[in-house]
Amino acid sequence: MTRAKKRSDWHVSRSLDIWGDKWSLLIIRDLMTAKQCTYSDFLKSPKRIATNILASRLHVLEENKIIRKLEHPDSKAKVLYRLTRKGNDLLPVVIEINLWAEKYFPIPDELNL
Amino acid sequence: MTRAKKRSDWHVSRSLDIWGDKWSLLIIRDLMTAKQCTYSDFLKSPKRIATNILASRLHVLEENKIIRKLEHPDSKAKVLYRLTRKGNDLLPVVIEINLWAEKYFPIPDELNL
DNA sequence: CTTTGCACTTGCATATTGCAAGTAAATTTA
DNA sequence: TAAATTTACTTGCAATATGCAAGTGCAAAG
Repeated sequence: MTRAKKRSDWHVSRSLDIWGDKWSLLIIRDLMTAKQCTYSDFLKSPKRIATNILASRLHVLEENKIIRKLEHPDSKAKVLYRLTRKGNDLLPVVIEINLWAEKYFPIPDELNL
Repeated sequence: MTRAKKRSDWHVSRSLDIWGDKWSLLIIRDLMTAKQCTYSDFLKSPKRIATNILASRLHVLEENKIIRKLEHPDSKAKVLYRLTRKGNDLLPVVIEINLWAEKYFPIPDELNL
């Protein structure tokens, strides 16, 4: 195995350790278009994530500095989540996933998207 | 939610349904540098995957036409796995993951990669 | 000062992953 | 050519992660 392959192996697997689960990338993707979300905004997302899982994923993403919490201007009861620079830099990954999916999964008409 | 966001949502989540688990993308990444692998080659990979999980992931990836099986020229006992066009087209995704990881996870010296 | 909304937590069921051992067919070795 | 080994898996069970429903505590609104 080449040095380059080993490095790539390590990089990919380090990345997946953080956001390579069933939900994290969807959370990140949500934040990319929405700029910022509250906890309950995530729960309203079409792919329904369980609230305990959401909490645990947000926690891991925050620990890894991919997202951060902000005070909500309207209320202390609300929390805003936003991508950090590091999180935003995942945009090219999400874009490439979209391009791939667009090519290989034509959206059925009846979904009306 | 905009139409564009919904489409992207759907695309990302359809993609992750197939290869968004803990192992699939590592398998795919292996095949990208190796061109082709046998079952036991995967098992020798530095990130140790359990053999039953490997079998089940390979099965799902094959069903989804991301990889395919080929006869091994040397022996009927061996099987070669290779990426399809569809699988190969995931290369940009893997590249972007690498670029991101390179930026944010400097490899510790002691790993010697 | 009571009710509602928001961001979680808790307890338990179900699903997914991990480990160790086993199997069957093909090949190699004695 | 019979026995040992290699190869690609499968099987059974333990550990971990996810899913669901209900609950908690603080903030704000009525």
